[in-house]
Amino acid sequence: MLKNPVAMLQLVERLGNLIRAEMRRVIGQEGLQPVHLEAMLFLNQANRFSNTPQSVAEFLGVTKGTVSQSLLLLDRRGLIERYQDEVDRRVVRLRLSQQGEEMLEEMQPASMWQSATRNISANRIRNGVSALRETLYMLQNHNGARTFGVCNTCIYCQRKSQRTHHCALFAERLSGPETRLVCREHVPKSAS
Amino acid sequence: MLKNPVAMLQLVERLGNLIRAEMRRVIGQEGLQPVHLEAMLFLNQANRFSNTPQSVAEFLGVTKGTVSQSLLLLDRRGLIERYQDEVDRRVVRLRLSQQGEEMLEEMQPASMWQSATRNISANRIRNGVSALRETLYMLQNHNGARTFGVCNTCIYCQRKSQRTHHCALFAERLSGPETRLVCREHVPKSAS
DNA sequence: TAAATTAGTATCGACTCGATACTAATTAAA
DNA sequence: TTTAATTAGTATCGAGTCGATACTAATTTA
Repeated sequence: MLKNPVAMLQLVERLGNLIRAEMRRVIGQEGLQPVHLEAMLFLNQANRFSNTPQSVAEFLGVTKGTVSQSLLLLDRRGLIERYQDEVDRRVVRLRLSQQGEEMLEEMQPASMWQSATRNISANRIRNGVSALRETLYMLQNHNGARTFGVCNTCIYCQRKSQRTHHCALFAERLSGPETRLVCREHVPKSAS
Repeated sequence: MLKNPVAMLQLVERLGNLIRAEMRRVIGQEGLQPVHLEAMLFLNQANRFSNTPQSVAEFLGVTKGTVSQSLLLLDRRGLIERYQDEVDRRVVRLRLSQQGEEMLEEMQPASMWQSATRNISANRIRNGVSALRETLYMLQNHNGARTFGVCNTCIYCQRKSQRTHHCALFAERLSGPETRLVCREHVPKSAS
């Protein structure tokens, strides 16, 4: 059965293009591009080890020079804030501004998707999600890209107690909410 | 269970972005952009009712002005050929050139994907494909976009004999190979 | 202390993209 | 049948992406 994987590729490609076109339509009214929304969505999910221009570039798969320009634009528009790292004064830290968070809230890119998947059985969606997730990991692994997963799927994450977790890579304590954020150093347990 | 659909959206989005980045990497060496490859892939699949700039624009979700420029570039590069329609002399017909077909052949965007999905059970992939396909139809239906499917899933397609099919919309005979091409007037049977 | 590396910015040229304005061919209306 | 409206496509403009290259400044390594 060699045909189905290709069918899946084409479907993902087509859906991705439609999502992108829809993004452009929605966010174009604010004078932004799809990549700006992608960057903001990433910053909304990134943990404190991953909120830098470099991380954004790796996540989006563009060069640091390109991402630098996009981030400068977002800064000019007042959608993100940038501050210097305390320890290493080369690195710039990024966070969404109040205004940026509000814009993201308004967008709700998921709502249209929710209604589109309403009539699909939960079981098929679950299967689809697991197939896609596995494909994603394999694909990222294959071309040496980072996985950008959350802590509870990461080999470095150690549970200390009911509430506190510990990252063995950064050797730092993690709060509960923090473990649900995305990290550039993430290594999936299955691929260990 | 409201979380899984959102997870699926994010996975499709991420996979779409990775595919796009990979496309850029591969095709960038030819001095082309992702959208050029998308257009060529479409023309490679489009039937004789759908091989026009207008169709390409609708498929890609961009304006006709934008697509016109991209097609002019592909023409300059000798990757596509354009000829006038016999009946309506406003419309331009498009086809891949020999060189364009060869380039598409070399690319093989599917190979990497094949290896990434190798270890996933056929059943889960089948489930994933069906969930994605249904989502795609719903999504296209929802915002009035065309579905761009093949004949054997279209309400206008009538089987005449073992070999010949008939399109009730264009009132024309269709050969077997033609029924496996993509059409801009496609209306899925399920949504009739 | 000097050299190499790293994080980020600046600039350039080719291209996308929507918006607008245009041409030419076709179709609808008077 | 002449005129008006519609349709398919192109041309041009400005803002922005994007990779490549060259740069600055901070940090590490030798």
